[in-house]
Amino acid sequence: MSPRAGLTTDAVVQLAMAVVDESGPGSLTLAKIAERAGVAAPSLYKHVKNLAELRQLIDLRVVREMAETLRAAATGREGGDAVAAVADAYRGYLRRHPHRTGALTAAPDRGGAELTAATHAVAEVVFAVLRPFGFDRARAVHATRCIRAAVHGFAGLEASGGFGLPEDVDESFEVLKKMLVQGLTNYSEQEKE
Amino acid sequence: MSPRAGLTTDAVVQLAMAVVDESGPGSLTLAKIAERAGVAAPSLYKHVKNLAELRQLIDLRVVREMAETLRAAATGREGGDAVAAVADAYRGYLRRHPHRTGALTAAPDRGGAELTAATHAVAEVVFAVLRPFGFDRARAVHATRCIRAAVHGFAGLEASGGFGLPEDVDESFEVLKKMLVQGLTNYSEQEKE
DNA sequence: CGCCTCAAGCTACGAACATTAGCTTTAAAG
DNA sequence: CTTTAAAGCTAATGTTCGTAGCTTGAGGCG
Repeated sequence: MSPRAGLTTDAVVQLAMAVVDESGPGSLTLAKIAERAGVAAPSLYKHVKNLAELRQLIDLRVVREMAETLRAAATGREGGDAVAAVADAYRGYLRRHPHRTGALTAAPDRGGAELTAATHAVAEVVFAVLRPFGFDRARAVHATRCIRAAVHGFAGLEASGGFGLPEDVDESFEVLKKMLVQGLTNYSEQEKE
Repeated sequence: MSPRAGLTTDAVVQLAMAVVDESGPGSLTLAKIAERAGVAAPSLYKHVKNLAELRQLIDLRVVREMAETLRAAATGREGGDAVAAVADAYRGYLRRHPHRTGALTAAPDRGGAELTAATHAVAEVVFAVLRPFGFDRARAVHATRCIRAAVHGFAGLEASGGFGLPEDVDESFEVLKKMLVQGLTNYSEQEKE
């Protein structure tokens, strides 16, 4: 099926993600990937258009993985419980892969329809989790944005070492989750007015 | 005082920030700065140790500016009002300078004592704003983290074009602020238990 | 007024990287 | 066994960071 080393686009992306995980997206270089793949640098262009596209492929993969992770965390739970579980899953993913934070803020429009779809899939999970709260569409959108902002913000700051003080970060996150759940409950009660 | 063109470290940083603001931190290049300064690229090394240091100087400046912005927004307000004003100021700054988001997640330890101090100054503002809530130290830290996470997360996602749907982003932010203020109030009431 | 010093700037150079062009090989299809 | 297209290679170009060492001009001092 393929001559010689049997490299594929997927394999290249996988190697690239390993590099990112080890030393950050700024250190991603085709030369490094080529070395790991046991191949000369220009050969990579047979599997990837250029470095920019490779970055997009990484972003896509990360967003997809995140959607799957969140979906798994949400299934079988409802309401505040589900919100907390999704929040924990989001933070957990970024704790396991701190250097992937940037991939999750990739503009959904740039990066092709697939990235848009994957981003949508993430939002879908949150939307579904929010159903028991009974929001109308507009409110569901606002609520989703708040959840995403708070959780992504927290996980991102944690991932980049932004929390310098010695106080327990887990507890901070517990506080955040409680605020969120309570805020959502409250927001859903205002709905009827 | 100085021969020829009279470049200074400050001027270099200023030019660099203009480049970042125009086309993002990824496109920052010493060559581009040199061109704007009307100088050959190597000359920049007389004012800046290297590109990495220049990036740190940019980060430092951004964090300092943010601290000042927040301080200005907070003065003369108290409680929930002050929290909302600080949140608006934070978001406003990042709306005016979308490409500076990354500078605000710079790890406070890397980047020297000055960055640490500047980061501290930002936290100080939030701390001060939180005083009327009457938190003990640990709770104040947790609350500060929550505010920062939520507001920074929201502003960062907005800056990177992360909110695709057509619903009004301003209204989403209003919701977030309300959740935050209410959550803080609630958190301060739990204090006595 | 003329000279000295030194920091600001310059040219030349080397290393790392992205990317293109064009050749070679090998695995699979017939 | 032959063909063929994809996978890989070498060579080469352009960009950029960074270093080394030279040149010059502005301000201080005799």
